[in-house]
Amino acid sequence: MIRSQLRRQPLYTQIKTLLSQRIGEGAWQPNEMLPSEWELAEELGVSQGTVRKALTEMVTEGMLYRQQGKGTFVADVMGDWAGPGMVPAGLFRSRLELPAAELLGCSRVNAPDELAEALGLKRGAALVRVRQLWRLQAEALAVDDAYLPAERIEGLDAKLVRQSGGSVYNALHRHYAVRPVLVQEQLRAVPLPREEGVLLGVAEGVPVLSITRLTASLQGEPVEWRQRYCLTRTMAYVPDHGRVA
Amino acid sequence: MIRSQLRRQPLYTQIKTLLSQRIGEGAWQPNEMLPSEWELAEELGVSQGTVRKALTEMVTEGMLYRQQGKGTFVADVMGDWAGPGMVPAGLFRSRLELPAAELLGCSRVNAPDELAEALGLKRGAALVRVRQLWRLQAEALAVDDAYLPAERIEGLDAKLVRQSGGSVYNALHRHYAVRPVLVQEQLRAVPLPREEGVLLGVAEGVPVLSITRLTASLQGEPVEWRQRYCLTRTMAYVPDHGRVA
DNA sequence: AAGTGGTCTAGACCACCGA
DNA sequence: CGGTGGTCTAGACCACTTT
Repeated sequence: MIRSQLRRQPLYTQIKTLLSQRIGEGAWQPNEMLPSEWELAEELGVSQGTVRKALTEMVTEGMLYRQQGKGTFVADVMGDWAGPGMVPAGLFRSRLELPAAELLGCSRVNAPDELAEALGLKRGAALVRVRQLWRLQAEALAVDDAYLPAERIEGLDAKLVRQSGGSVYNALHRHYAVRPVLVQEQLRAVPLPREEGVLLGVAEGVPVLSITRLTASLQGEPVEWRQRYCLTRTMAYVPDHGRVA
Repeated sequence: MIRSQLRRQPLYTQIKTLLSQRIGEGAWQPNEMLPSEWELAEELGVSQGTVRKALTEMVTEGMLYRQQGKGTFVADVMGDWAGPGMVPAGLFRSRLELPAAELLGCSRVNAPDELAEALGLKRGAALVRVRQLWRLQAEALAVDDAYLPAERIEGLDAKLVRQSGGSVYNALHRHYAVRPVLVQEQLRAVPLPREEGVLLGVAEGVPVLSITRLTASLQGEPVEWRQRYCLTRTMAYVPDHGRVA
């Protein structure tokens, strides 16, 4: 029975919470089919329409997807790129291209104050830094530094990320039962730092897009802070505008 | 009766289309209340639940908003800034600040090829260029050049934009019955051009965020191409990430 | 044919708002 | 109090997919 909470929240909201928890616990893996709407309705003691409303909201939030005639499925975890992709600069109505990641390595660092603050950690807390290089058809496009609280993700290393297809978010999900959620992205134009210039094979100081991202678990606990430097000489970054029809 | 179309499309989709048309024609002004769900249901010969589904989708798309106990209202036209705002660089969980626009002027130009292409016009077609300066607490932040097809918006000038509170989109809505819809935004990091450097009071060549935007009418007809140069020395640009709960 | 999601209806009741 | 949106139910039928 799901009605225990005295209806402080609507039934369909309670159902969303319950299913999110189960998915977070790994009750169903990505691309695995959920029980049918009627089965869920019976199990939870509500009508099919109420289950449907809960599922519909979870679909629009990107947690589930539906296939008519087949069923409702758990969506893949968000990719490390986390945007729609890149597009040739100046051309609208052109197809979005998604870069591919190459894992450069993992290391342990102590959190600078600003970063500890953002992640809700003590000053100088231990972090794992994961460095990735993004390519678009062999051409180097961007470098990422992802910082994660070492305590929360004990044992995360290059081997484990590689096992997860080079994706930090995939590793978080498969090994630490965390489905990452994007909290906020901040974009700036900055001169390319020297170190990143070497990695990208580009002169220091050219204008690059700096993308800073904070990621949390479904429960709202910060799990990652990420810094990306993205070249935009020929390709432009396309943000994910919600309303697209 | 709305059932005329032989149900090729679901009823609620037809209702969305019908209401969008009526709003585009100015049947209800922004912040004006629509008929109640029951009244619409009776008028259209469908059940209240079907009307409700249509309205709910239009609310999530940002066309309408609801107030419990009061009614359903037409949303304001999108603002010229068109993003959530700016945030102090590096600080997450900080309040978003929305810049204010100052109208610099209007002029007529001929469309460069790339721009004519994006707007679906003939090469060299006449355009109206509207130039705006954005300020955040008196500090110059960004300059915009909005380009609109002169033929489509005959008579648009500085006076008319000023009458619309300095907003191009407001002018489009009030004088040309166009509710602008964002098609795509492209972001790049580029060196600040000389002319814009003068307007912003900043040295030529510093890295700035270049934001290129294509805007269309509800019917999908392109109505504006806009180029923004945005300083990001202390403040960062925050894209509108759909899923935010 | 059986099982799934997708649409639509009719009716009930609740929560909130304003007069 | 009446009017509005918000939730929930039960049942029907349709469209699509798989067996």
